[in-house]
Amino acid sequence: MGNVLPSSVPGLYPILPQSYLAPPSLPLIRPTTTLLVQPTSLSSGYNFLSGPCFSQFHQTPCPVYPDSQPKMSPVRFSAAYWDAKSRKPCSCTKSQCLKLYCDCFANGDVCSNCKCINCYNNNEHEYERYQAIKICLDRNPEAFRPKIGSGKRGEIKGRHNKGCNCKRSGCLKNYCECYEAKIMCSSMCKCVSCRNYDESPLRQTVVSAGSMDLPGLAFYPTAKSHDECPLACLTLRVVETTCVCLLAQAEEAEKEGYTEAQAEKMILEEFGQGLTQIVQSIFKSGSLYS
DNA sequence: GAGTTTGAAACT
DNA sequence: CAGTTTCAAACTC
Repeated sequence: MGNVLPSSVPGLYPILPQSYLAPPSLPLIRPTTTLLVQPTSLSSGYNFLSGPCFSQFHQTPCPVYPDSQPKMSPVRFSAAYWDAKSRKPCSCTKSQCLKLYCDCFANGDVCSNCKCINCYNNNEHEYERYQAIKICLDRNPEAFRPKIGSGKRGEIKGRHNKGCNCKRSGCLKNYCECYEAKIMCSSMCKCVSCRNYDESPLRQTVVSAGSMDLPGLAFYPTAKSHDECPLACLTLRVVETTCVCLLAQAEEAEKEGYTEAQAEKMILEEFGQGLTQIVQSIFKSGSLYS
């Protein structure tokens, strides 16, 4: 039998949701680790919202990636983001790198080549590290999951799963986890004076200045890049992604046990929202009547 | 590089 | 669960 996570209850071992087996959130799993695995429960945050629930005005319900955008998917983007993060050396001094303040620990990595002081996040302090991991998981079972949705069940691709709480940065500095991940704030966020949304003039300035490159930014397309024909933005990719959103609504309706009529309503509302976004982008581009 | 600001995490 | 404190990263000078 391999390593088993420590438990405060004799004879019982911590059970991790299946999602912990998926990278990059691998704080615990070693090649010889034995785990009791339970299926991820539906209640653990299946957060596709129905159309009307997207209350924040700057929220666009589902990302659509026009063909002119970089091909990097939100999934790949998310992974790249966390990979990059995990490679960054930490500088912790007080946390022993055993709290989520430490990026290495939070990413499930042991520290290496870091500038930290009194570090316990290494193989020499395996027991302390396991204890710390257990404490974190007791407090929040999702603590080691990626913060940016990878599109797995319960997550929306390219969206911060918890949302940010920024108050002073306008969500346009790297203090903001959404901005740092190069995604827009969403209805999950509780930020104040947010400017990290699609139509924010300030954000567009920041983006065009090149201080924020693109991967996660592509939401519903602006037709400016398709001047020849206003409907040219209805690419296969746009259609496909819209279908994914509609399917998500159907799934949500099924999960909630809604009637067929209610499900139809949800799907139609979602479709209406998507259509509105597309039409708005065409009108905003001015290409329809110019 | 020191000091300040910021917001997430931890604590009460 | 809200308010406060701690912490480390981002930022400014």
